[in-house]
Amino acid sequence: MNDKVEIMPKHRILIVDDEAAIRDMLSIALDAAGFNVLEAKDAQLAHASIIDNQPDLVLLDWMMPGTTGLELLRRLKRDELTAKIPIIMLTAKAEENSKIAGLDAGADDYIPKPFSPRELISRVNAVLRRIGREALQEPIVIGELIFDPLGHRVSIAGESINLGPTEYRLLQFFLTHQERVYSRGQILDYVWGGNVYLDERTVDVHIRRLRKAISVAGHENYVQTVRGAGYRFSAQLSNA
Amino acid sequence: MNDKVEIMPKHRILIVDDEAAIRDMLSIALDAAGFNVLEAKDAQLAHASIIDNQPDLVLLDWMMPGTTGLELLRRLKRDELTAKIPIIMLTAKAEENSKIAGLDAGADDYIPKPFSPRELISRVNAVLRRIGREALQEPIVIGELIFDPLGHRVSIAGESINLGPTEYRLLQFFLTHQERVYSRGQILDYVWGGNVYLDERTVDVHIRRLRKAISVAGHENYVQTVRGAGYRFSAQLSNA
DNA sequence: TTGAAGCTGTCATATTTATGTCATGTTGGG
DNA sequence: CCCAACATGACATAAATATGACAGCTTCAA
Repeated sequence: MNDKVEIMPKHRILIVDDEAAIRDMLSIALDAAGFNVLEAKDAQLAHASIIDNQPDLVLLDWMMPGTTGLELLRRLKRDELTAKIPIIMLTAKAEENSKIAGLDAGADDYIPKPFSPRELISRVNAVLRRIGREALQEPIVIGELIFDPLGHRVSIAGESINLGPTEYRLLQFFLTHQERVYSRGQILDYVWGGNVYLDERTVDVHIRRLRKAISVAGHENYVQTVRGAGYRFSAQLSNA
Repeated sequence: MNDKVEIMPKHRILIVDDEAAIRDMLSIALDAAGFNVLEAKDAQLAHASIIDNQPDLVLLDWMMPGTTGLELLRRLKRDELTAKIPIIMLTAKAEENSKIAGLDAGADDYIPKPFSPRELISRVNAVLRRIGREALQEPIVIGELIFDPLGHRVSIAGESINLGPTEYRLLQFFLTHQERVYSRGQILDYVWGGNVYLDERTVDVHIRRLRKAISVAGHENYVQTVRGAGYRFSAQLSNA
């Protein structure tokens, strides 16, 4: 799809799966898509490879003998050195539970098997793009709203805005996931991260704080309530 | 209580292979599994059949005289009308090259011969499930009406429409079940969910609310009353 | 170590919006 | 023309969300 022959060094992707057949299939697809592929057949080797090779992304099978994917994921996220490496979990069943646990533990995406190579590639690219943007720390600009991750600063029409840490992360989440509804549960997962057990109404309160903070002349409708569903950030201030 | 005998239309599957024996074998297996089977013996006929019959999935032989499977695959993926039809490639040898090229060109799966009918069926089902999942996420477009499930947003001619939760679900139901009459009882079952006991007239009221909401210039006749039977959603504004 | 300042999550309460029912007006077919 | 089926507007109630206050925690610096 994107054949800019970019001199950009190829991204390194580590595949962790105990089944050789699956590793092969993924490997071929990713190789064809221009990635540099590494493989590991269990969590031990995977961990070693991650330390040694610093891959740009890890595809991690959920179910593996011995240390499971989830355990490895947790271990990686605990260690500061590896915490930022994006992880995509592969799971055999579309179990809601594993999905939730995976996101909780900090996976960046989650692909239920079976999936098409095309889907895989597109998700990998999506995650890399997002990470890339975050790594570049490019400011996000929406009309007069400027979100500058580098300076950890937000401003509207030149006016600097004061946000608490949670509201900052909430805004960041919304800015990177616009035009789409998220339930309170999802927002808790994404913004508060892992294993928190909070009242969902807490989200309402932080939404309000965020709204209050960014409500400057004509900018009040970015964060929209979708009754019965959750919240949505939209750059189109279309709603009357 | 629930008489959804749901006449779920069978999936149409097109088999493209130059060898009659293989077509027969596939055809029998798929038919037994409850699919509607179409056949074509070369790329020409296959292309025509795809345009005419809009199959839900194509099983495409890699090696064929004349236009090869790969060429046909590429052609299908280039044309927007056919790009979304899932393709499963059948190849005689597990050649790495063909595998790569096939995946590259956008095949959804790849089955090396020989394979068992059971494996075939299971892969076909897997692909159809996945496509179904993905389709749920895609916006539904009917003329100027856009229904975006991810954004949980409905618009007509660019104007955002405000719907209550029930009207939203009602519209979603209609959009995924067009051109067919549903009784009030059925609508209650599908939209409100099984175990509610409500006055059937309630449906009338929500129909009215939905109609009101989406009644913008020239779009008033999507939801049609069928006296004595129920309601029907039709994209053809057939209003006599 | 202590105190001030700022954050957080929870609650109780206010406000807004959605829902189902009813009474009444319309319509269409026999 | 009449009746049954449907449309419509109003309304009480229920449900969801917004808001303001507050007490426990952290952080930071003196």
